Amino acid sequence: MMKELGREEIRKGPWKVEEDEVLINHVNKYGPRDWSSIRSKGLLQRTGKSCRLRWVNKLRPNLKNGCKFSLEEERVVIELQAQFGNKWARIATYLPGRTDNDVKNFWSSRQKRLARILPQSKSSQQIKHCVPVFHQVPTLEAPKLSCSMEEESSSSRPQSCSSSHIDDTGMIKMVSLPDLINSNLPNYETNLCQFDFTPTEYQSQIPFPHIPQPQQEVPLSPESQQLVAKLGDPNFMDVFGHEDASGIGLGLTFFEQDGSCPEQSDKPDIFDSFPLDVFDQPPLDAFDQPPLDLFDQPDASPSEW
DNA sequence: AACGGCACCAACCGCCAGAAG
DNA sequence: CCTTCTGGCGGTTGGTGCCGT
Repeated sequence: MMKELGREEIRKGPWKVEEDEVLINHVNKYGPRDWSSIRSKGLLQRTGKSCRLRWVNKLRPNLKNGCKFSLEEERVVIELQAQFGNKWARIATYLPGRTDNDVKNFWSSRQKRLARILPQSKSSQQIKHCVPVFHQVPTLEAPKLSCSMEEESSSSRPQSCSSSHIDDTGMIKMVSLPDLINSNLPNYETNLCQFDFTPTEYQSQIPFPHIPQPQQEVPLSPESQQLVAKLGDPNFMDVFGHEDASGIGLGLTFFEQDGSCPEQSDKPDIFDSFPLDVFDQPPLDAFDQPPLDLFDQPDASPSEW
């Protein structure tokens, strides 16, 4: 996969181990910057953009390569997507070891799945004004999803998962996925649309859930560990390793204590609980501004980690 | 065993904003 | 200012492996 660009040949496609080593070496020496110089120096026949992407998505330390999203992570993605929209890089800031690409892939694959599960969903156009319930999805302090960790370990039935809907009194109720699919709640969508929404009220009534801040100490992926060890620079991690964005943990831990990924198995996906179309909604203006203290931390883009 | 559908992932593309000249 | 370059980001695509039929 070579491409002519003037006299230079630009390499594309999968990265070789040797290329990774060259790239890591460069970052080791100069830091995660000057990507275009990698090519101009003749180190790699890759564009600067390609080098940066490779570093950010695969080579930088502390990535959770090969780990499926935990339920907590899924929850955070849902919450933050509700608030920020498709700002994957920003969302990834709150998920230690995850890249914007990871989040993006995760979200789009769930979208596809939901599209299959709920083909009868209303068009986005039709439910444009039904945003409120979309924002209730993040309210995970409210009634707990029935698919708790404990239940999952004993039963991996996605059917046990539930979602929220608005009942006649305007209260949020949990709805099982089969109910949704089987249309046992004929007024489900109608009720969604009738919910009288005022952002201020909503904000005061439904607290924004605890979003975990990126952790400071995140274990290296085996791949990175191997390469770093190979390069043998003891200061490597000191320079680039422990700056996962703002770095103040708020209590949720995405890693097991031994640094491994949490067991993934085939836990039901809480995403499965929501109607497809609700995910198409843009964030409300009222939520464009992060709630209060949430973003006091300096804005760190994933590429700065 | 073969096939098709699906999920997941890596990487590219295009657009945009900011910096530098 | 204007232009060019570079990096960042979101959207999209193509490859691969798994799983059910």
